[in-house]
Amino acid sequence: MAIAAVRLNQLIETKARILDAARDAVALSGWKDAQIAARAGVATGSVYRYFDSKADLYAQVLGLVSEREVAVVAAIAEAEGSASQCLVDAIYTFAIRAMRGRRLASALIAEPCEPEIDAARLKYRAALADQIARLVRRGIASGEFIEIDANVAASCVTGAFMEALVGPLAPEAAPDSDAARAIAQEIAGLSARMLFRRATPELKPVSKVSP
Amino acid sequence: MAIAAVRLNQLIETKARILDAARDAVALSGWKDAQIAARAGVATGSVYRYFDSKADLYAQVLGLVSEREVAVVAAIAEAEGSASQCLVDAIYTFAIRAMRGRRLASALIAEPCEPEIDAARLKYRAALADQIARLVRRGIASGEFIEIDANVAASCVTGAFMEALVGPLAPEAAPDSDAARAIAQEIAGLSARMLFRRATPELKPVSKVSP
Amino acid sequence: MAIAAVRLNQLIETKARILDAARDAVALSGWKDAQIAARAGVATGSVYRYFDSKADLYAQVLGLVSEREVAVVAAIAEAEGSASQCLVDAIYTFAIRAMRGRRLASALIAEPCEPEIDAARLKYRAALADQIARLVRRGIASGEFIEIDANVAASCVTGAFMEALVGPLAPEAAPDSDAARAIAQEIAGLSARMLFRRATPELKPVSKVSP
Amino acid sequence: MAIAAVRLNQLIETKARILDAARDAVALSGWKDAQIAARAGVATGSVYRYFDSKADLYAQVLGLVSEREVAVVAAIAEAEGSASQCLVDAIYTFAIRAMRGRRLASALIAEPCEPEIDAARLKYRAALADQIARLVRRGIASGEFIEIDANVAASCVTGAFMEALVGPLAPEAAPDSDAARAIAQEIAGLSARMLFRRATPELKPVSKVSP
DNA sequence: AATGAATGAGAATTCATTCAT
DNA sequence: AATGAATGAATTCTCATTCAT
Repeated sequence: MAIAAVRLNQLIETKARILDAARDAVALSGWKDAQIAARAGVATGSVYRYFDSKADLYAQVLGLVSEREVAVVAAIAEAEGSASQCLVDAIYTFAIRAMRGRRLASALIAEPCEPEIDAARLKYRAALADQIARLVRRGIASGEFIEIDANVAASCVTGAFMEALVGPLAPEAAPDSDAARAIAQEIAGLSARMLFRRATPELKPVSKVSP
Repeated sequence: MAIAAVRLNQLIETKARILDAARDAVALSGWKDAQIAARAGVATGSVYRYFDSKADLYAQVLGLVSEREVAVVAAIAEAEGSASQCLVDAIYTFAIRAMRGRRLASALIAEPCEPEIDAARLKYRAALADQIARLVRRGIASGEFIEIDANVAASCVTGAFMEALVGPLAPEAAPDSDAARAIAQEIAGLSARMLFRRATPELKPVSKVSP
Repeated sequence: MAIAAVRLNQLIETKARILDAARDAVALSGWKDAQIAARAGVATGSVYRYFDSKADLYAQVLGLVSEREVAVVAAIAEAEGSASQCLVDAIYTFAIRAMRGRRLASALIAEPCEPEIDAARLKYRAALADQIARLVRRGIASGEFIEIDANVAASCVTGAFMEALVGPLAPEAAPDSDAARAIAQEIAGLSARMLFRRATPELKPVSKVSP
Repeated sequence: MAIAAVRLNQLIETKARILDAARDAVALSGWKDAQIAARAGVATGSVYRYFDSKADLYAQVLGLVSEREVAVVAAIAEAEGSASQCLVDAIYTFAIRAMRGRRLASALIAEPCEPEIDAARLKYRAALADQIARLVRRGIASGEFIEIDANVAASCVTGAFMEALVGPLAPEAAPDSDAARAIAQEIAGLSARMLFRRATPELKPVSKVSP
């Protein structure tokens, strides 16, 4: 049993190492494959034991990373409190996290290439927008938000904070710095604002989910 | 002189044909080069007489196309009237135009690949955001908009309508159809809304610049 | 001793299983290795305990299968009766057997690839041809066959029926059907005929060896 | 025009060089690609200007070489004279030619690998057998040959001389030597013999087509 | 002895760029 | 200036073999 456990760990470790290396490579230079096997310290063939193709590997990287992001947003979106507050919290948290790995975030969000990766990305953005859309509906139901198509609204809100984060005008700020927090707060407040029914005193993020 | 002129025209024409072909190729399938020389009806080598590299060609394509879009937005942004109305008009017009060539718009806005192209795109988005930023400043000065960092605001607004246009949730609608106009209007209203100081009756686009 | 015997049996069994799996794989798709280890239900590494290389394994497969075929032909060739009759019987029996596993027969007879396999095949065909050659010599001695180089004759006879069996014009017929028997008979008659000294009434196969 | 002609020659020459190199490679070591580009003295990419894939190249090599062989056989098969004499002549000439390049002949005739090559080979053997089949029908009609299914007969005859030429017992003899001619004559006589209705004095090849 | 994960050389193919004509 | 054949580095993927457990 001990032996089996060791072996299993190796397996898991190799796959994890490849995934980690791929994620790092993407974080460094996007989807332009950068000798992932070498970076992971495994033979070229080993990649193909765990992944059908480069595209498959990348799609799994994207899926893995996005899953976490969506989960964090979902946790916040399902919290109690006003839809407005939840929306601000969700965007703020996403922004803080994204600013930690801009290149990765940008690859996840914007950079294309293989259709297979694109498909995975589509899912991710759709899942993210879906969380936002749920909040939008909640806010409309509670009378906090204007009456608007929830999907269009979710697209606009998602686009607003993503562009602000990875777009060409995205402000540079050291991750987890006060400056970064201030920017995230501003982005969150602004993005949410387009839905508010009435002029609202600026909301500060208050979520207790650790970003 | 006559002969020289003819030759010059030929030169210009060849370059223009390559640029046109490249633009069409991008509009069709993004930055994944699609036999531009063949499409332009010139020899592969001829491309390199006019452009240093594929990336250079693409960058020029991006510059050329963006120039037009920025000019259109600028014209509207400089029009008289309230900043709010101008903003709505500018976004609406941009949206209408973008919906005519989604693939091209998406390539211009989102798809990266070569860093050289990215640099050109950066300029474009910055120029676009700059037009928006000027409007934002005008609106802040006039008291129509909330006090906010103009660049962050511009990013958020730009991101909001771009994502709504080319993102995964972007609604499908035939270009220049009533449905397309309705969507563009909704997007414009929502995107602008995040800046309005007070609850504003929905603004309809009224610009006389033909989109 | 009991334990040792069990172990020995296991060894033998594992090797046999690999050989069987390899033969089946060859019968299915020729010498293009088709995951023999998996098919045999052993680990990839185990193959290399019993065989030096893939080529070695294949060579042994070829040897094993051929041995049987040669033995059958030899049994008939050594039977009593006229050389003519024995020749017809031998060819007929070989043809009937080959039609049961055309892919395997074709791989054994024709498909090469590795020189090591080729060497094994050479032996097989030589052994087969040798049986025929012995018959040829018998027929020459008895005055039934024309005077001819026995090796050339054997090659021609062997080639004639093999090509007719696995060549591009080889007729399709369900194994062990009447049609198959008719074809085998025609092939046997014709192939043998080239050696007969005088016009001979068509010989029917009469061997009692079960094909 | 002169320039165009030079260019055209180059084109033709490059393709021809690749085909030649491929044929030589096949003649040397069969269908196991052996750096054909290097052997032809062209860049790897150049091969793909003229051929869709390695398999395509090989198929064209096979087609090209076989075409000649079939044409030679066809020319003889259509000559005047008795079917028996024509058959002997055709086989003799084929044999003489094949003995000049055994490895190539063997690759053309027997070695498989890619299905695409196999398909081309099938055509070749079918075309060859077809020429023989026509002769067989002629001989049956004239009463020279026994009444037999022409396709089976053609298969047997073709197989007989091919096996004798490239099979494991194929006699070694220097191309174009007296020994080679003697063997070719023996093979031709024997192969044809299986069809002759009555004991026939041995036919010598007499065709005037230069082999 | 058995396992199967890991290895890595090698094969096929692509495509931006060069250069002789 | 134009041509397009030629280039060759780079990329993706395969598979026979090895080796630590």
